[in-house]
Amino acid sequence: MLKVPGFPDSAPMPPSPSAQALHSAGKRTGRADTDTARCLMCKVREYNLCSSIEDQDVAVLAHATRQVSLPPGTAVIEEGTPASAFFNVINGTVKLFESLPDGRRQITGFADAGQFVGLSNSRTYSFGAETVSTVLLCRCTHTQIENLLGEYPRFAHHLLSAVTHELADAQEQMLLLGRKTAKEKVASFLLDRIKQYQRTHPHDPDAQTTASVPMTRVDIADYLGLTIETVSRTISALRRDKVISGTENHCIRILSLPNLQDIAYGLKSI
Amino acid sequence: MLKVPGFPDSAPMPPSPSAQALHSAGKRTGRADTDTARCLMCKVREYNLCSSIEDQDVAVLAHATRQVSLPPGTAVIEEGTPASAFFNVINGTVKLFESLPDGRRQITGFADAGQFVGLSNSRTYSFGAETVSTVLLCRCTHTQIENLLGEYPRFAHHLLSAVTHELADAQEQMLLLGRKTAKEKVASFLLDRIKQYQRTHPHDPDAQTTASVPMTRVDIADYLGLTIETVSRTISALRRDKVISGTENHCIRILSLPNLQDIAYGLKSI
DNA sequence: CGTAGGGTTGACGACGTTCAACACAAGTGG
DNA sequence: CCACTTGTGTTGAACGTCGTCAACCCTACG
Repeated sequence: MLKVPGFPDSAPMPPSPSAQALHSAGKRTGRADTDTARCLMCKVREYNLCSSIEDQDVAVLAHATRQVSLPPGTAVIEEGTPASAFFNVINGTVKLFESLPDGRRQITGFADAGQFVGLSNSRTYSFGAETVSTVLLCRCTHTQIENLLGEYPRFAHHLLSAVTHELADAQEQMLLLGRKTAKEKVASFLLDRIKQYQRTHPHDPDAQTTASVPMTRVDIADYLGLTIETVSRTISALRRDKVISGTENHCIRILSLPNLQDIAYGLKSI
Repeated sequence: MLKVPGFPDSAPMPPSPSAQALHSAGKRTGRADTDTARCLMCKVREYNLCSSIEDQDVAVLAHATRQVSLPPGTAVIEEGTPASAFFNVINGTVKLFESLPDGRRQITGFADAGQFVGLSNSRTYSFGAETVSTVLLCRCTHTQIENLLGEYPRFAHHLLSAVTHELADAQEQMLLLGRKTAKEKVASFLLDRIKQYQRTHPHDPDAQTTASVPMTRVDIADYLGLTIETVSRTISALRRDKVISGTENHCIRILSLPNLQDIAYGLKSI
């Protein structure tokens, strides 16, 4: 990929946008003048694409966007529907996926706070997106995004950098899906979740040993190209081997990060 | 992903760049004034990123690039080396891959004529690239690409569109790797090769029934997350079932495109 | 109290891998 | 010119990882 300097590796993840659902469902917050304040005080302003719009121009951004709050399990984007909107995730986690006609599904990524979803090159979305937890989204039409791209070269640059980053993530995930064993897949996934936790909880002293796993076993399985039974068995095995602990399903403690890393990259023969 | 209008779906594929090898190996062609003509007459000019630079400005492009010809099996980019260059593929096919420490390898994509390789967001390349056939590349440093991005908004727009397109391809490949059977994987791969043949041979009357497969079974296996034996067996089975024919390994004739499509998307129970 | 959703565990089997032998073509050197 | 090697591909047999099917536990909820 192309190196896009000035915007190092703090960028978003996989793409995925919203549909009609977001017009009817979801409560909008903010309005008119107060919108500018909403953007300036946004929890993820400094971490996401919006940081490339200066404070003095933030009114433009505020005018172009609307916030929506969605409960867990809500469709944000339906596969194959017309592509019209773009979303920044302010809070919570969104899953992106592609499906086969018979219902088999592959989750291509999770977008956490600070990341975006909804880029599309074609008339329709080639993927679906659904909330994993309660999610706060910032919605923007593609038309508005295009205006921003034209007006603010830094914004275009930042977006290119972010998409390039996502592509690199996708390539690493292909390595996982095509060449890793079930144990290596689960270990890699937990490492990703630790990194994610560190990003969103930079001051938590336990960040080195905590993985936040808000998604269900079904989602993990669809993300790793496994079945729920294999995911469950593998996590149990990691617990038995004292690599991880924690009785709670959605918050896992890491007992040995080095071991987990060795497993993830196939260096552990066991 | 974001829709980037004005640059529909004619864009490149996966990324992958060049390294020091390209300075020592490979013969440069063109020089000084004649470079402009080289760019204007370039076989892929209208299909790739360069089309976003107007003819009148093509001297800039010519000045920024150098052509290199490489024999099959040459490393273009070594995983983990400093990311400094970007390549347009003018002729031939380049494979992009990621590896595990023990040598397991996943090919993340093939870049054919008109596509590019070498985008990177970080200091080093996270992937490797190697020629499949004899390849003619157009090399450009990242610094020069950045200059073009700054000078020509259309170029930036086009690149964003291309990377977005690659991301969509990557997501579809994740579905293949995580959820398809061996037979579905091979059928999907052949469909991609047919599309690729149609793109590069738009006037060939046999384009509906021809798949060009320049890569070896090893490469196909590493692309589909299978072993060479399984690839070989599956292709033999497709031949037995009269879905494809052809005794030659690198040029496959399609006997029934509908059947092949049904298999690729899991609609064929057989 | 009954039901539904999420998760765990066991028994069994299939799909794809591993191991191995073989075929064929191209290149190399005696 | 022919033996030998090397790279690529095919095919068979045995094995093993992971998927399938099923039973069960637990919590939440009406």
